[in-house]
Amino acid sequence: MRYWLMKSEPSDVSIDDLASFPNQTVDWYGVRNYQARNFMRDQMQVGDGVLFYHSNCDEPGIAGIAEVSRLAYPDRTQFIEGHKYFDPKATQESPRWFNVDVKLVRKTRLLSLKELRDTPELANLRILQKGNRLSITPVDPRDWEIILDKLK
DNA sequence: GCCAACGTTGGC
DNA sequence: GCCAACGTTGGC
Repeated sequence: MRYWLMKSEPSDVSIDDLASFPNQTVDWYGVRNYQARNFMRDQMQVGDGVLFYHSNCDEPGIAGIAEVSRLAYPDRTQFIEGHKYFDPKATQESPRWFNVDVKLVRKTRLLSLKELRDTPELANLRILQKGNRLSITPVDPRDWEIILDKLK
């Protein structure tokens, strides 16, 4: 059982979008970074905890809690010609990109990036490190507890 | 294998 | 829209 922080642009998929989807579940398509892919493909297990983070928006921050609900499988968008996430080097026999499914546990208040930065105990959180751009990062169990406590 | 050029991320 | 801090690409 691990914990993760996963960034989503709310203009693409917001926490409210997730809540409205069938089974309140989304396939985490579109990751095109190898480190982030490897986290999904090699490490994520069903039941892992996910902090659903809104990025690249007016109010960046954690918007809800979710969980991994399906092990990694090939990202469907890599095969769709003309799609934003089409990858000509990917084939059905040898897919390059993978995604898990993520299911909503509950929407929370917005725990803003500012508030995260203002919490000294969370100083090691990957997302707060300078230059961090990874869209999927592991979260230390202690940090997970601190954050969930703030979201009670 | 090096590394310059280029593209992307994402807070501000 | 800016731009720092990356990651990727491709010529050599």
